[in-house]
Amino acid sequence: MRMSRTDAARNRERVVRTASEQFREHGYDGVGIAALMQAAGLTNGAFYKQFASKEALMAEATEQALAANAAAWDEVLARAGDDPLQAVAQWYLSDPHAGHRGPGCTYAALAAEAPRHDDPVRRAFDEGLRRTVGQIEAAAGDGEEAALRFLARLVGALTLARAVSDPELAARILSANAAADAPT
Amino acid sequence: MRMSRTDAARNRERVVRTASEQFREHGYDGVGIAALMQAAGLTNGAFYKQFASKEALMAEATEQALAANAAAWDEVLARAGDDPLQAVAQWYLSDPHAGHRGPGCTYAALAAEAPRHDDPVRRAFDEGLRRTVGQIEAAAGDGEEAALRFLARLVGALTLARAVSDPELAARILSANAAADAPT
DNA sequence: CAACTGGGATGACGATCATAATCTAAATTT
DNA sequence: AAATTTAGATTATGATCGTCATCCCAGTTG
Repeated sequence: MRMSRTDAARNRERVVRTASEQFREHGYDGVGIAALMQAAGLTNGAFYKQFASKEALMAEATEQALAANAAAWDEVLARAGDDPLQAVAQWYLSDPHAGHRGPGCTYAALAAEAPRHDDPVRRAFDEGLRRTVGQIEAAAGDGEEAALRFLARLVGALTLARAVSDPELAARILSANAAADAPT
Repeated sequence: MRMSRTDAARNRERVVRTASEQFREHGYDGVGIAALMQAAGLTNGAFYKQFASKEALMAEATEQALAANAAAWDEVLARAGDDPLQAVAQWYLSDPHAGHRGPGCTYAALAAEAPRHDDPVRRAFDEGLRRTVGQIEAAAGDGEEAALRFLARLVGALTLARAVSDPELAARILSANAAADAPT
């Protein structure tokens, strides 16, 4: 049955938000339209009334995920003391973040799959990355190159820590990288 | 028709090697048994005579991919001059490596998908990572923590550079991280 | 040489995939 | 109030998924 305009818009937004978490948790290929719609409390039939294709949803969901990540960074940075990068690193490389991929970092969860997808998805990463680098630059003031090194190290460390089977090895990866300004 | 023992073993090894490249290029979920067997010059029917499941092949292919990566690192390290980490970083973050995922780094290609899979796959990453860290330690002598930071930065940088749409941004990510011993 | 074995091809299994046509009923517009 | 529009449910499409039963025939073994 038909919904009101505002209800429909709310449903659409809920689908995007659900997708942004499901994709981060199971990968773009790991979640189908039917499962996704069900997780959002709807059925597959409603999908193509709201989105042109799965690829289009992937782009929107990635934007949404990166925006949520940026908000989380802002919150951590706002609470940080005199060493904001240290605060970000310790939060980013914490056990809770390593354990919960769905609400976590989009780079660590989906960036490796991005090159296999269309431009709208990859453009979302462009925009998100520029924003994240800007946040780091504003917090540290070391310039773009230093920000790109910092971010790369965090993303790589979280990805590797999540990949390994041995929890003790994962903990060493995280702790070795939790020092924000360590060399190499 | 039946093959000789040695032919069958060669076929099996070719499947693993093909899979190791196909998985790195298209992701574990992105390539099916039929397409994979065809790429190896066989048909789907031959698959389950050689492997217990796709997941079992994924584990073997990941081991094979990581072993090939380790050999490539050894080769680069052998050719390196007085700054081996610098040589590795420049090779690892080169345009050719960023452009060819299939024969490239397994961490950047598949580590993000590993947490969604069974223990044999993830154990392959344990073993591979310990070996890579050992290679870095032997080349640099800065200890495990420094090696883990170095590797995390390389993997993160390659992943992010591949994800973005803007080639100029990708180039900045690579060059900012190509300096082996830069701070943060 | 005869008996046996097993790797590969063919084809099919049910499940799931992305996509979409059809229908319904309520929201919107006239 | 009547006419129109449309979000969502239902159901169906052809393709592809991982897995496997069956058959065939050439290696291997006796």
